[in-house]
Parts: sequence; structure tokens; C-alpha cells
Amino acid sequence: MTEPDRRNTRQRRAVEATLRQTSDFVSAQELHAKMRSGGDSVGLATVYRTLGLMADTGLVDMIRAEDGEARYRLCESDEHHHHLVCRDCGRTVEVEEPAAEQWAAEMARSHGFTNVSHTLEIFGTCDACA
Amino acid sequence: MTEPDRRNTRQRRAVEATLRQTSDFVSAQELHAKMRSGGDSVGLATVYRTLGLMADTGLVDMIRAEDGEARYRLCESDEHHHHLVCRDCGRTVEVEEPAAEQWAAEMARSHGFTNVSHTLEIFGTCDACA
DNA sequence: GTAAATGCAAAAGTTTTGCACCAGA
DNA sequence: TCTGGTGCAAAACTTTTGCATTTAC
Repeated sequence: MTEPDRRNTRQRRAVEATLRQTSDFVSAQELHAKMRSGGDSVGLATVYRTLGLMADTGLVDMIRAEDGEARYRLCESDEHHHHLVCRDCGRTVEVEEPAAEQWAAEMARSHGFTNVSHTLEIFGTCDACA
Repeated sequence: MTEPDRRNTRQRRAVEATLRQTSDFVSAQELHAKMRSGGDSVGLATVYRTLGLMADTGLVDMIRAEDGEARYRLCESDEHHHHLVCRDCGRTVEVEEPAAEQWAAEMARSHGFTNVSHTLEIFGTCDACA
């Protein structure tokens, strides 16, 4: 149960750097294409593997688009928060709602559920895309 | 822009009947397997098409599991509500949170987002599965 | 009779995996 | 060197689609 090594590879640096240039949620495929066209070529499988790792560690936020596709973003806030996401351009606003956290926890506990996680995301069309 | 015909086929009846026997969220694949083993054989594509239709009409609720798979359920309540779902067995409790509705709408409006939808689901392990 | 619905198989799309090779530490 | 990482291609999955056939109305 000890932590595995974490090697600082060119590919991981590239993924992180590209995410840093992107303020919107992007899919693994989009990120891969973006890197490819930016000259920082990395295998698609590596992009998936790296994003998965970063999501596990909490380095990136992952949400599911309405079609079920996973989208990733390097978030400003360390604390748990939610997102208001433009369905068309991916533009994202981070929002907080401590009341929802408590509500979800309370609700789960009162029904005997443990190991709880919750999703709360808002999708819409931003004014620029309207 | 008129409503298309809605034919009452054996297959649609079978999908609805099977959903009625199921209190948990099921995926299209699971439903298809369940029907098949129950003798009510229906093509997988038809299951997908039917569930899609029912979801559009609001006859079933659709949520995304944590892995992005779509899961469906015939819900008791007509009003918009949310779910507390067991990650292991799919056992589901319907929960309401009117405050979240308002909060989401308000948040979206104040940032200039329109055509808003939101997701709020709680996943956990129920006591029977713990 | 006619438009809608079905079934099948093929296609599309995302994500995962097996494995030989490569490279941090 | 030794173990983890990478790349590629293949595989695994879910979901969608094209099209000939069937069927509800």
C-alpha cells in the first residue's frame, strides 16, 4: 500500500502545461488534438492514463458532459466545488454551494449510505454562444 | 412540428413492463439482458430507441453512472427530483431539494447562462452492500 | 395501404489494455 | 539497472445508424 513512483516525464509535463493554457473543460480527445497541433505530441493512451492519474490525485476536476463524455480541467480552487458549464463552448464558472454538501451528506447518512460522493453541475448556453 | 404517431407495439409494452418490475436504475444493456432472459426478447437497438423516447417524454429518469453509462428508471414522482443511488446494487432513493433548483437557476442567470439544466445525484454504498 | 417501428449488422466514438520498447531515478 | 512510463494497435464497450422487413392503425 505504499505510493508508487511518480516520474516526471516529458509527456506528463506537456499534459499539465496544455491544461494550464486551457480554462475550459476539455475531453481527453480534445486535449490530445490540441497537443498534437501544438507540436507537443503524446500518445492518446498516455493522455488518458495521465488524466486518470491526475483526477485520482485531485489535480484535475473531471465531470461528465451530458453525453457521458469525460471532461477535465485544472481548477483554481482546492476545495470541493461545482461548475456552471457552457454546453457549446465549454466556458466554465466555478461555483460553491456549501449547503449542498451538507445536504447530500445528511441525506446519505439518514438512509444508511456510506462512502458518499455527489455530482452537481449546471449546464447551459453562455451569453456569447446564445 | 406536429407530434409523430406513437404506436403501441409489443416491444414498447415489454420495455415498460420490465421497467415496472425494476425499482433500481438499470442500463440499456442490463434491461435488454433482463428482457431476453425473461422471454420478452426485443432487439437491443429498440431498447435504446425506446428508452431514449421515454426519457425525452419524461416517462423515465435518466442519470449517468460514475463511469458515464446511462441508467434508466421509471420514477414515482412527476416533479423534478434527484437520487441517492447505491453504487453497488443500484438501490435508489428519490430525494427532493427545491433549494438546489432555485440556486442553480439563480447562479446561471447571474452569469448570463440560458437554457439551463442541472444534475445533482448522490452515489454511495447502501447498508446492505457495505 | 402507409408511415412508423423493428431487427440486425455495421459503424462510430470513447476508453482500456497487452506488450515490446524507452527512459527517469 | 530496474521499474515505471510510453506508444501503438487491438480490443472492449456503449450507443447510433442504415436499410430491408414487419406491423400497428
